Amino acid sequence: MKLTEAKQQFISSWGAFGTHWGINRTMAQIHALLLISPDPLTQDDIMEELNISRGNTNMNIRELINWGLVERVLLSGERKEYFSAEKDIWKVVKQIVKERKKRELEPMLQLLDKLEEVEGDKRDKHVKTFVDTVSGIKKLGKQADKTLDVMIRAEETWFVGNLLKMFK
Amino acid sequence: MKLTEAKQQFISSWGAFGTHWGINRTMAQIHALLLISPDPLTQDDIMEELNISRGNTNMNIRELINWGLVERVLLSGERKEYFSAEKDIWKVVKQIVKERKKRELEPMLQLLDKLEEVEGDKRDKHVKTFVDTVSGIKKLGKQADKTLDVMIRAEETWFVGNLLKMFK
DNA sequence: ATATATTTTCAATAAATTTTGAAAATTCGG
DNA sequence: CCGAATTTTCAAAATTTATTGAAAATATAT
Repeated sequence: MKLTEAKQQFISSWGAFGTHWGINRTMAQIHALLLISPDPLTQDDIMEELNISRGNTNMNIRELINWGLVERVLLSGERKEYFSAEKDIWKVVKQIVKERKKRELEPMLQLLDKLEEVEGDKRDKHVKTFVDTVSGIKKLGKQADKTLDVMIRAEETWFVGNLLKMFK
Repeated sequence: MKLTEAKQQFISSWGAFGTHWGINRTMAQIHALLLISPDPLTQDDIMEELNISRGNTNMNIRELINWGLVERVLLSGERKEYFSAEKDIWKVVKQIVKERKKRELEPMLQLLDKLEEVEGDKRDKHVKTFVDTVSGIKKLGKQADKTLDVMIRAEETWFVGNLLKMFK
């Protein structure tokens, strides 16, 4: 397979992959493009490469910056802004985990804390099932939260080493 | 908080949560409703409770069955079909992980295998960056794949116990 | 300061996804 | 079998989400 074709396949499937994970196609494609670009790119480079409008490009680059996956690079003597993506995949994964934990898991756990304290007699099976379900989710969610905290702080080598030990 | 309100909040936020994970709102809401219902429900119960159409209800129940999260229950003497959700959250999580691994991670890893063998001189920085990126993702993906395999087979107590040990 | 390059915003539009509801198919008791 | 109850399908409509492109804002060189 030629590089051009391989690049296109990578970008397109990374985009499709993203949509399964709550990330929009374009954002994931821009990320993919930057991941495989040896040098930083400008907005115009990205627009041209992916055939998308200026506005769309701009909004999604900003979003990638918010997620901490892309950074602005200023090249001396150049007026335009350049963008590059973090290339260390382990760092990328940790960054995504960190953001999603903050945006999704933590608010969910807060809600579950409130819901667990529902009024009513636990001998009523409706109350009992509700409380049991909420508690069960909360328990696992809290454990996941702790686990992810450690993972976010971990080095890849340390992490993989431990997993191997754990699962041997 | 009263049970009725708590239920509604749970269903609605489970639905919102689902949309961040590539699951449609209604499917997640039906799942939530069944999770907190002590007894199996019929299609009509679900339609009424969530205010959704028959077609929508039917399609999403079927999808939940495909995911292995809900099962048909036949009550003797009853013509209607009843549905109930797996209540053990650890099993639910494992089932979701198993399905998503099969549907998303495995196809991605297969693609990466192909893309890694791109033609071209690795001294060309475009080729090098591409191959390095693909290899990096593949490496981490393979590790995740193995880890998830073990997790899917694991008991909750065993799993949590090991995590605690690992992160102490 | 002015002109020009560049980035950002956002209302309008397009595309994708979800939902509806009525018709068709299926199931099952009598 | 027949007929009523129930489930399934799917084209059309509604809704949600993503994209465009031109105008406004901002930044920078001279």
